[in-house]
Amino acid sequence: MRLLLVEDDASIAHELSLRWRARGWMVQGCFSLAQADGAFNQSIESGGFDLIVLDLGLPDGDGLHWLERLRRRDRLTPVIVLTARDGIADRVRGLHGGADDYLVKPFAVDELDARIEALQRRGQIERGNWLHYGRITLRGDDGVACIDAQPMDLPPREFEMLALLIRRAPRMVPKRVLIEALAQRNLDIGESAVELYVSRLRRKLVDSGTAIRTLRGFGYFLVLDSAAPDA
Amino acid sequence: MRLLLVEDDASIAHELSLRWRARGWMVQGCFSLAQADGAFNQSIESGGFDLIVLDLGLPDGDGLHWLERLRRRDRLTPVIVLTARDGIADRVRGLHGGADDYLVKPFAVDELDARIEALQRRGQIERGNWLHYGRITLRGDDGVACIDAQPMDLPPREFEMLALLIRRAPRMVPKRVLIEALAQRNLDIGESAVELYVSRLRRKLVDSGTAIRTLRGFGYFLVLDSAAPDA
DNA sequence: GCGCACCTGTCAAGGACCTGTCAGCGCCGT
DNA sequence: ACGGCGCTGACAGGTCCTTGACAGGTGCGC
Repeated sequence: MRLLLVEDDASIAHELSLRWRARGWMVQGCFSLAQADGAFNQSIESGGFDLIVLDLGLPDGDGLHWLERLRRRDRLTPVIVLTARDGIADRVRGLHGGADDYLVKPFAVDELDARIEALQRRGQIERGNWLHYGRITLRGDDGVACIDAQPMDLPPREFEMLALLIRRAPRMVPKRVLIEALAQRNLDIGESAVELYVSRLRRKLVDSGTAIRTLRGFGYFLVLDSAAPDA
Repeated sequence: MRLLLVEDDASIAHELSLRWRARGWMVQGCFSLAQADGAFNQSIESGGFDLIVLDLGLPDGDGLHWLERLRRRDRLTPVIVLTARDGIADRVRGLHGGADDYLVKPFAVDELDARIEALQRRGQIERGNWLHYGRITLRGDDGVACIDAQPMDLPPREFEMLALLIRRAPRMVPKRVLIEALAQRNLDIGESAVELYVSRLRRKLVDSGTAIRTLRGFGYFLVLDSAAPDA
């Protein structure tokens, strides 16, 4: 993980950097908004940062202004604001200004870590290598799918479709989305191809505790068999 | 926006519900985990909730266990934990357990709102293309119709007709307009088709708090049940 | 290079559900 | 009370989903 830490209190910056580097993260520290600007711009070519931790009280300006400017260019990178301004109005302003989280000093490092992980978890849903749903596991790295520990035979297309359904579970996935996912290489396939793969998946998911339901005219979605009661 | 509020303190639940409903959000309140389970399961077919606000101290169990169980089936829906447990270890446990945010009671409602909006912003939840009338919600994007959070089974034509009535509510929609709307594909249908769909809709709208009234010789219009009988 | 096994997608038959006509009845306004 | 409009059950035809059978393609081992 690549992390940008904008914090002018040297002792806090030092402590956090050490801690996060020990965890294997790449941490870039900045003591001013000017430095942060430079670091951010430089990072763009290499894919940007995964998260920004931002102190608001910096020597060369208001961190909140900087954040609002940042948000005009980059809406994606999660930002945690870390500050001594603890009024409700301050918090609201920070969150409205584009922060994803707002933590007041003095703070517990463990809580900051947990909040960072919560934000990362949300971001990683899309690129995580392993997907779980009920008793099903899809391993993106070696393309193996299992029910409990029992491997099941899923060809690439079926694997891809099931992954799509799981990522958005239990929400509906429109049929068009599924078609486009299948058609990445082969440019024209009919709707019946999707229906066919759903049919094949269903057969393999019998006794898996998971079912694919149809929303006539729109798409499909996953549910657990116990969808009525949950013991 | 559809929001599930799991909170057993009636006064807090009431205050938040009022506030959010005034904003046009659909709020479903639950006082126990059992109720929350039921509401969640029912909501799946209608696309699920956009956000869950979860109190941890509930009469029938630990909210954190419930959250962990939920996360096995749905990792997408954002969850804000709202609790009196203010220890650092509690916060870390909550965030690790699958919460996206953790707010300690007593809290400022403005801050809760700002945090909800921050999560919504990140989730990019689209609620354009939605129609509301009374307790009815129509989602144009997945073609699902609900009374509160209870999905109702509306085939495309009935959905379309109800959408038309809602868009013009509480004004009268001439029968001729309804015919033309239904006839977009099939070029000649009789008046009785409209009457038939009104009939089918009425049956499904019993207990929805909304009724379809007839203006003999002209058309139809929607009213809320509490509305005055005749003018 | 050849054959085999497997993956991929089309076609078509069968079924579930949606759509709209008809007809009989009831209700409303005159 | 009467005529007409609206309401709703039954039914036929259509649309979409499901699934078996099959053909073309790809990659692998021999």
